[in-house]
Amino acid sequence: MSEQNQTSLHTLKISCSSCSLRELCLPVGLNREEMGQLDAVIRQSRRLKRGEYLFRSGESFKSLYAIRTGFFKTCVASQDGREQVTGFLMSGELMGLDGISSSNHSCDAVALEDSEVCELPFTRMESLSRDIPSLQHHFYRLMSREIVRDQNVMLLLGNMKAEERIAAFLLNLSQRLSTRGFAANDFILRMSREEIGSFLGLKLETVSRTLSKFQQQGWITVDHKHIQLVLVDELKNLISGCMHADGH
Amino acid sequence: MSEQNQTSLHTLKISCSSCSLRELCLPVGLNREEMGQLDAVIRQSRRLKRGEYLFRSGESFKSLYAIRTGFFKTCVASQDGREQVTGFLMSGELMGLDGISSSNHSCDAVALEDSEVCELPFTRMESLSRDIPSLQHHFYRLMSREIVRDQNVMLLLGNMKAEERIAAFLLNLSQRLSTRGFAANDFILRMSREEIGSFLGLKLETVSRTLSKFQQQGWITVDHKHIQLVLVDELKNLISGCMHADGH
DNA sequence: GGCGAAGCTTGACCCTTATCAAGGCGGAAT
DNA sequence: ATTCCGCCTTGATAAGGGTCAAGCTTCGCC
Repeated sequence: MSEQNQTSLHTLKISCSSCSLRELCLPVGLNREEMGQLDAVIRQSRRLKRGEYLFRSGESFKSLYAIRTGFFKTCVASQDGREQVTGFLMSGELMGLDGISSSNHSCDAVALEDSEVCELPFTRMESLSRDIPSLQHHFYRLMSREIVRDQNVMLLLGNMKAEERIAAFLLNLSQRLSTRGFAANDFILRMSREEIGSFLGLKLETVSRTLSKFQQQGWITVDHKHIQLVLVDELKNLISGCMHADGH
Repeated sequence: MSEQNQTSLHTLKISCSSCSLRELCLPVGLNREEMGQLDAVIRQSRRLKRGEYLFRSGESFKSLYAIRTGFFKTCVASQDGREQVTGFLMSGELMGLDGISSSNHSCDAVALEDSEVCELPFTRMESLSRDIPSLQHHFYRLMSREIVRDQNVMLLLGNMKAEERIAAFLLNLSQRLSTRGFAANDFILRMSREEIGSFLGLKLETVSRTLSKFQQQGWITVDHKHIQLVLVDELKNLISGCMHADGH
């Protein structure tokens, strides 16, 4: 129950009425009526193919999107075409929060595999959140959580060496996958070396070399996008000391 | 009017009833009654001396803080004592949003000069924002804005070279100071070289060297903490191309 | 099934920035 | 006014990661 609550406060598990009424909506203790209201607001889910854009920087902001299935990256582009990946997102996570501030999206969201999202029209969610205090609180927490996540990325980009970044990246993926019921130590990367590098502030060659090095040391196995974590403690050891004092 | 609105949506100009009733509260179009309600929630302002902590990472989160006067840094510390400055904040800006997600502050906030803040007890702001839709919307926008700001810092840390970072930093400071009615091209740095370096992912020596280089080129003058921007266009030139495509 | 493009690995080299070190300056406290 | 300490500058050196290049594998497309 407390464990359940813990994750429920941090992830947005949504089911669209049209998709699967069985799965619980926004697990923040809504009663039947409130769930009905929420259900009425959530739009039909949308499917995207690998490579497809969910939204682009500059487009007018209308909705948030919760990932039902699949995998996304968000990125900001600079004028000269350089791109910074700002996050990798998986099922249950929310995209588009950056768009609220200016009514325009400030980043791109791209599906890295065939995916399905629920659309949450923001103005309707906003007014609904006035009627449902726990929903409002949930949104504040979600946004705050995003801010904390970003701070931790800054810590990574500002302070950590290449090996530490890669280790932190692998462990973070592992942890989030296991939360979703997938194997923690055996997974397929959905993104390219270049995208990993962009996220971590490294070049793709450095990503490749570092993964090879970890493999040589027996800490992981690398078969293209198939990664296995063998000696997790060694990875954790590498980043102990450079992680946030509160431990994530 | 549109200019007025533009800034009003992005900054939180607060006056505490006890401090100065003249200055406008949260300029989001509140009527007299709403302003009264808000005023009742805002706690007496608190004064801090240079070096004093407003809150520390791990402390339980109760309130947001709006800066009335002064200058702050926020930073996260790693286990081994390394510190990453995550932001520099000046009057009208809001601190503590990171604390909402876990009910604990996830960073430190330190006054870099004698300062004064307004305390906004969060649960009371939260319930007030249910009664005042424009206030709720304002908070969503503020949080979103923080997310966008963080994304831009990631872009800086992930993609830019030392000179570009310093130039972006100086121009950002300049822009924010001029918004507040201070000189855009002649200001005093409130933070040390080390703190600048921490924020920008550089060592203090690199910060010092880069400032010296800019001075040699005649782009700026540096007299310890006193900075003058002489050839702003050269600085802008340096970062054109590596800035966000939307232009900040 | 074969072809081409994209993505990955690895090596060699070099550049940027970190590190180490020494000395100067200024401000705060006495 | 003086001293001490923190902060800053500058130089010399080193290392981490970027850049360039070549070759290989895989996957998607025809």
